[in-house]
Amino acid sequence: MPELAEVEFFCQRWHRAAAGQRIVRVLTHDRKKILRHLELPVFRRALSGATLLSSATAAKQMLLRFTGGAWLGIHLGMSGELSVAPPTHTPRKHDHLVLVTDRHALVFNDPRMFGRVDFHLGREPPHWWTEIAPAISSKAFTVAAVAAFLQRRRRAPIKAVLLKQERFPGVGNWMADEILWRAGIHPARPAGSLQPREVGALWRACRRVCRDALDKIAGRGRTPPPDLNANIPRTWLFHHRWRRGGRCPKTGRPLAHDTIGGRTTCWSPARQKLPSS
DNA sequence: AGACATGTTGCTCA
DNA sequence: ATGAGCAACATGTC
Repeated sequence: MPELAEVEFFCQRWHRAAAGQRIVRVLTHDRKKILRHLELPVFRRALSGATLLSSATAAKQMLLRFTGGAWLGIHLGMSGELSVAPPTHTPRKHDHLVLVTDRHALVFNDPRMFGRVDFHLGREPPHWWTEIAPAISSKAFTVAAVAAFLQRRRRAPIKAVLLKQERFPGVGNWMADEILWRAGIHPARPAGSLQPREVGALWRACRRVCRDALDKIAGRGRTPPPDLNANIPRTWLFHHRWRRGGRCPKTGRPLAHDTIGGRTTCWSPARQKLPSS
């Protein structure tokens, strides 16, 4: 599930519950995969008794800062979720990490185990965090930067290029399709074939989809929706993309599906055309 | 039963 | 050296 806005949603969920609280217990489960980057004894010692100071997201990553210079990184992978349970919570099958405070248990659950937990000790945040590309909502995300990136990746389908975290941090499969759909660009178009006005449309669609997704899904600090996607409007491609026989909410025409850039892709042929066809 | 899944990485090949 | 494409990862669901 988790792309940009869903990651923000989960991050806020943990933070709202436990900011300023002390971790009294650290429960870990799987150690082979999700916790593979951790020195478990060091990790436990640093987090036990530490207080959660701040939480942030960038791209699909999360970074939580604790007292004592302890930094906890979380990537939700394909199926990861963060939830809040009573402090008596007994870890279920795929609860890989549970942080217990006096009032809550912070639970990281991930059945497919593509997620990851990172840990860093020090005054400064870890390198992998500071090296994340500037957010799509930032001033550094310019049309010129997008144009240059598309030129470098000119032979790849634009769909595949949108999934590159080094330029489109936080964009995942459904957001990439949503962006292309808004911009009216066929996902199989070679990135280098986009005309300047199309690059502009793509840039605007990136900003708009990210901003609106954060607003609808994460609530931007307001009371968050109980159900992740409950507030995504029916006018988005999102709600129609998976259903067989789904129709474009803009044109009412049938949607198309294919594998592009190695990923299942959905588009509206009525408004996203290939020049040759 | 088999296909498929909202992500990333590491490999091969050009 | 750089970029494109694909298998692999582990498990659950339709």
